[in-house]
Amino acid sequence: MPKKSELLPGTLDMLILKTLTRAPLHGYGIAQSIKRLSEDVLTVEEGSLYPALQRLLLQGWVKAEWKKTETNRRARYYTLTPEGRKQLGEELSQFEVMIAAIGRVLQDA
Amino acid sequence: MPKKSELLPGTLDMLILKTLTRAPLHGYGIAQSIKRLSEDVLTVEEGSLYPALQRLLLQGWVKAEWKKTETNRRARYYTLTPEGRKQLGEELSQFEVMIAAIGRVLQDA
DNA sequence: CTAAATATATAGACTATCTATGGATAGATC
DNA sequence: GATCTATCCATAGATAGTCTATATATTTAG
Repeated sequence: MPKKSELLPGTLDMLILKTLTRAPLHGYGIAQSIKRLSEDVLTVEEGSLYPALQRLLLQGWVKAEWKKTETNRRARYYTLTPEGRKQLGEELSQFEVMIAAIGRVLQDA
Repeated sequence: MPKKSELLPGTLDMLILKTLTRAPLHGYGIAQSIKRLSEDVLTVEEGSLYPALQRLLLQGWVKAEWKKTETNRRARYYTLTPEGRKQLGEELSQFEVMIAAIGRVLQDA
């Protein structure tokens, strides 16, 4: 049985941005948070996570700064920018529209 | 403003298989059906549709035969196989699990 | 006669995911 | 002191699934 993707493609940026509305967080913590909240259904692989964070940085939707974690480790903390918050809003509403549309196609009647 | 995808990536096969549970249909008709049922939200481009149908054929989830349409045009009609029906069931439940998981991450609380 | 709609298909670009790899440090255990 | 596990970052390369663009052909409408 071929292993399917751990994510629904196209939703990762939205999930990351949403996670950062709660508090600034480092990459590893973002991945953990998504995994935990999704009850282990969504797993963000490192090879997806870090490129995604680079994309978000490049587009100005998040900013980053190096800090120490509570456990005294160096980590790069990401913060949502106002543009990122706006982008999140658009992605959320677009996502809802899509899901509703898919729902209509999947209905039996 | 960069144009977003007309589909939620990863859902096309499921949408096609679902469409074929209603009746055998040709490619063009499948695309039309998805567009209509989704109320114009989901648009299946030709460059996505035909490769997808090739994939489904290759995996034995659909079979195809050339026929005439009602309007006397040649078209390739696709029919869902038993394996395709099974596959659809798996994709549907997997999709629901994913959507529920995303919903949990997107919740505010 | 021409344009739009119906119908199939491929090539090539692009994007986002994955696997695999590499590195580094902290804390716990042996 | 060694080693293991968890924490943390990041990139390269493979793969997959979209998209745009193109090609072909027929039917219907204006």
